Amino acid sequence: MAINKEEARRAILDITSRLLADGGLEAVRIRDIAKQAKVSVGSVYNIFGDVDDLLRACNTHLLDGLGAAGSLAIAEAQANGVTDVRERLLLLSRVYHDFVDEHATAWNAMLSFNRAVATNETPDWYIVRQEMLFDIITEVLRDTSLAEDEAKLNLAARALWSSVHGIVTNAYRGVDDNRLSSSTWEQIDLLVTTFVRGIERAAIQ
Amino acid sequence: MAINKEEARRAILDITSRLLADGGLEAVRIRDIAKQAKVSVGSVYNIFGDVDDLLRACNTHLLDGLGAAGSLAIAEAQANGVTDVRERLLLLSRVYHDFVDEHATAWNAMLSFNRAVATNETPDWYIVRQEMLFDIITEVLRDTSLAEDEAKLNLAARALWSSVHGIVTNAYRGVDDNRLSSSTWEQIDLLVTTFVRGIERAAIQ
DNA sequence: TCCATATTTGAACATTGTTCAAGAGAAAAA
DNA sequence: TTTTTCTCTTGAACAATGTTCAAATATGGA
Repeated sequence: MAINKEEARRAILDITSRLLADGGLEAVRIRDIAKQAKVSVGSVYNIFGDVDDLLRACNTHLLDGLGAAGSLAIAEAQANGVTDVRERLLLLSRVYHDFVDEHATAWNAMLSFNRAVATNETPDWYIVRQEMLFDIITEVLRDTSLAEDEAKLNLAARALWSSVHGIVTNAYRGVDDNRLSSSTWEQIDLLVTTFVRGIERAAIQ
Repeated sequence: MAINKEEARRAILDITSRLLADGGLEAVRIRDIAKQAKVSVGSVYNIFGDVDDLLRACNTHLLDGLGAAGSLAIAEAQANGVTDVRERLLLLSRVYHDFVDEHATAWNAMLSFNRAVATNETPDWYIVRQEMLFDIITEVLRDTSLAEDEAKLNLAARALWSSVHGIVTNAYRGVDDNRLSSSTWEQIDLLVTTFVRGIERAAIQ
């Protein structure tokens, strides 16, 4: 038994996150979690009302990690005097790509969970954090001709970021282990580069 | 009991597809399927070895519907003398968008299933049909400067199509019912238009 | 120390996918 | 026609899971 509720909560979260990272959604079993956390099944239900709540907490933590990595990267780039739009977008895409690659199984589980739980509604915690990522992109795109039209700026940020997401999402081809396929980054590079060119061309016209 | 095995198979498939369309993955319960098909649980297992096999069959059928819609649209466009690359890409994207919108719940279930079943491997039946979609895009892009480099052509087709997929996938915001949000198409339009511009600009340089 | 309140426990329940021995039915053989 | 053999069907039984809740335990104050 853990010393107090907060410790138990932390232990359960850590164990569940590790289970998710190792075996995905199917590896998350309340009895196993309770046993490993040296806590009874009932206590897990006392601390988290639900296995879904528990997964939500883990996924929130995972997404926060991605957000932090993105913010850090963009701050560093600014400190280093990087101003090129394409370069910054590629940097953010790289952060995303590498993060998903590193946390492939847990990431997969999160997406699966989001689709499975509420078929008709994307969860709030996910939307909030996705908006943060959109905001980072929006700020970068503000240094282009798109800045003139706020609505279009937002639209472009969403389109671009969802596109990177789509490429990464489609890239699971576990030829050997479950990492991203090698052409994934090439696709992202091509997309971002072409997209930026397209924006510039639109500005010229 | 159905007259013969083939009829039973068809009945089970139809019922399962309807359950998927109405309630998603969670609505698929062997006992319910068996009861509705007037067949025993064991027979379902005799015809399909597994509930996963059953879902695979339904998803294959669903994807084939998308493929057929895409092929039909592009053939019609050709018959009508449409040659503009952007126009054809938008047409295909529209087909994709509308198809997902119409089959939102089943589509969601398919993606969820793909992620849940084999964490580290995208199923073959899905890859095969996705390749067909990639091929359609590839043929359209062949009428651009990309045709000079086959590898880059394929890369671009994949990048573009995965991007459209990403935008659509990110677009579930069941504000009212579970249809795509209104900005989804605007995003797709922006992406495709900008992408085509980017290609043209690359050709000019 | 004793009581009241909060927390923890884990056996019991409900719901699923899956199996398989027994039975039913059809086709072939006698 | 009767018997035999083979295939297919049935659904009760099993295992694994999420969830509940009455009882036990721990905690903190008077």
